[in-house]
Amino acid sequence: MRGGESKHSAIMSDEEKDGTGTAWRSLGDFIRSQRELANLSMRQLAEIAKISNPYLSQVERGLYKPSADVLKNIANALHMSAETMYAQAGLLDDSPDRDESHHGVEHAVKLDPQLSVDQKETIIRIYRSFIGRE
Amino acid sequence: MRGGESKHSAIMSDEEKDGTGTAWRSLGDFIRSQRELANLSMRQLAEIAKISNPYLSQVERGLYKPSADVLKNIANALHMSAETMYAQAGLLDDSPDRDESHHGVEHAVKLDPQLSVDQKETIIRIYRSFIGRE
DNA sequence: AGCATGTGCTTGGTATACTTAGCGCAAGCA
DNA sequence: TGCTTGCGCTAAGTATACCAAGCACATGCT
Repeated sequence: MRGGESKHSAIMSDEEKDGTGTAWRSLGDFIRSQRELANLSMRQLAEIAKISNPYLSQVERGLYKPSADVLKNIANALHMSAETMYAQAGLLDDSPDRDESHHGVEHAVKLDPQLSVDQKETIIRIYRSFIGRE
Repeated sequence: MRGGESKHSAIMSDEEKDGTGTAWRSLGDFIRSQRELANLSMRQLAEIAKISNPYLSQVERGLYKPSADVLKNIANALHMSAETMYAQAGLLDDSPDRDESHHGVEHAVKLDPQLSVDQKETIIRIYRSFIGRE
């Protein structure tokens, strides 16, 4: 890990460029955060996902909406299920009986056997502060 | 229902044209069968799925591999879940990594629409530090 | 200083997803 | 016998997903 972020390069005229749509931007952010969480550089992830690094750059910045199999490859490279990816891309929630979209973070936390009670409370407290429901 | 199939038009040089790949052909067949099962003409389905009828034609014949949201729209129009569609397209079955812990808290956090990306990152980081996995 | 390597990003091109117009045929009605 | 309507498909164009080359900066080594 030598190089850095430089300076976001060029003009920061993004912000609300919209480009192709709105939901795709958040997908890009999601991918980027997951990539950084996994300590991968763009080129590394791009290589694993079998796409070019410039393209990954554009995707993360929300300029393009990747096709399904690219999405699948990225999801794979990040060790997550393709479904999670599609869900984030807003590609899954639809008309059919898709009721249980609300697993809920709190519920999942409470059920996790790896967490102590105190840890659960901590996480839930942070979670609530984030979503404003204090 | 007035018109018919005519004569498959032109030359029947298809069979194994391959075009864009092999798995996509079966997807096309699948869509066509479902469409006929629902007694819909191409134009009808195309209208509902918000795509053009010639394009639907190409897709059913396996000439093109439709993008994810087109797939979603078609699935919708045929009253089936998008997942079923993706599965048929071979877009779902890859390596779910079989890591049980992903289905719990992290999964729920990732899917929560009320959280910003940074917030998700924060929570997941805390979560991981709690359970000792990196 | 100067080179080597690593970072994210821009530029310009190619491939392919997707659309608007239009063809040839089959069935129903005058 | 035409004319109309609906069918699937072809042909030609536009939009966009995607790639190969390369830039500007940053770090580390000598």
